[in-house]
Amino acid sequence: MTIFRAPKGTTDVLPPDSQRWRDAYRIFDELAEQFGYGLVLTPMFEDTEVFARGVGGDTEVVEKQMYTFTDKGGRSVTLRPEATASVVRAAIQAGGVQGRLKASYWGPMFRYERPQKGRLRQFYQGGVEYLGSSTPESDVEVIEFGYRYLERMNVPDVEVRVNSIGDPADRARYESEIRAFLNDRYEDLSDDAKRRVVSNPMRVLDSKADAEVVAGAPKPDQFLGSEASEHFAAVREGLESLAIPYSLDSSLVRGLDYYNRTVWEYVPTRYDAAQSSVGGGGRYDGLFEVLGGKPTPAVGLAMGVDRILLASRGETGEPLLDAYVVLVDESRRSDARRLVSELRNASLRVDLTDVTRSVKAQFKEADRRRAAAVLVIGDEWAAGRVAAKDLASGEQSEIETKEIIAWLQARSSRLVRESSGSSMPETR
RNA sequence: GUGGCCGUAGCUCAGCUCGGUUAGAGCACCUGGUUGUGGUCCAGGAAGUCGCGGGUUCAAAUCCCGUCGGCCACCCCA
Repeated sequence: MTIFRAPKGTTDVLPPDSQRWRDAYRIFDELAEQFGYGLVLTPMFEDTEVFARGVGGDTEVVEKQMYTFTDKGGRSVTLRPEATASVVRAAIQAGGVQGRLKASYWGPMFRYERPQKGRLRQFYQGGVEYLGSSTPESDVEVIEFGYRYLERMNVPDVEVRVNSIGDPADRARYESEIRAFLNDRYEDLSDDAKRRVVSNPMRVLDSKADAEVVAGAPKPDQFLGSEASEHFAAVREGLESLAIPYSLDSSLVRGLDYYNRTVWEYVPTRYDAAQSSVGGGGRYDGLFEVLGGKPTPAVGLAMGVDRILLASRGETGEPLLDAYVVLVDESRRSDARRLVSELRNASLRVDLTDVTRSVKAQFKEADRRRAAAVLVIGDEWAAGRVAAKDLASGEQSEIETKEIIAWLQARSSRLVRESSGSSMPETR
């Protein structure tokens, strides 16, 4: 009997590793609420056209990375390679955006690629979309969101790279310039780049294979119209006022066709994988129309959870249980069971063994499960007491059963969560 | 789609070059080291179709061919 494996490019996450994923989601969700983003749920697959049109026909993603298949009704559907197109489709379906809609999402995305470090066929993104706003203020907020998330996720030395690729008219002027530039050096270009000279010349900028040729090429930020230019200046000013460090990267264009004006990426400089970007975003004022909606300005980002976890400092070693209950004598099992039930109902994380084991083995288990404390149910139970031991300090005392909850709460790391990274900028 | 490296216990790997007695180690796991106490230490134990298929040979984890899988890089992106 052969053992089944997770499909190529997918991976299982099991305890205790999965604890980091739980934390990653909790922190993301909490931050989204703090920033005022509501949750949006969309299908994990869509009509293929949603992505073909939404993401852009000449992108790598659409050309060869889509998980597309025909369902039993003969429809062509595609597992989502990213979520922005879905969120916009959903907003249009719901009647369009009145005023503002701030949405956040979290979940698996799918791209058919050769897997490597930080690149899987099923990977996870958490993202936010600020729909209905054209202000630089909204760009700044979304950029800040990603930056704060990485801070809270303990990803060290993050560089925020920003650029502006202008509005469609700016881009048209720019494209004719760079097309001419590339045509002059046509023979030096890679095959991919040659093809893009016609279809999407700006994308040649982020081709590593053509880096040398491209180094001297004109850059999109030299062609910004006055509106895009002012917008970009305001975005940069906003980042500075929030003390968010960033660098200008004039060859940053990003691989999805729907972007205009501001684009950015988060790159941890001490991360040792080829797939260096852990998140990115941009403004996409034209996307609603492409998908058949009313013109609606918007800006959003996506954070790559898998890569953030690779880049973040590992385990904190925090307790995973508030208490482990040790049962000295099987005869008191039903008492132990009731105690555990009561503690769990008080929102404490508590567990105990389901089989008869030595006290020593149970203590070992408590340690392995990273319990903060052990409660021993033995002879003292008859007198209404338990032995309570703090596993970190090794201190042990007998306490009254009615004091247990208060005793544990005083030690719970979870209930007293410290507010991380209070880097309030100076007020002027 | 292209290239490189690697598949031996649950995990990380040694052994393979110069084929030869019961295939090893560390970690993890289980049980003990007397009375109800972990994280350290000591002793013992359980655990492997040597990825799979074929070939060469008296004999293959070891040599040859094929195949499947994994990892990393290119490409691209989260």
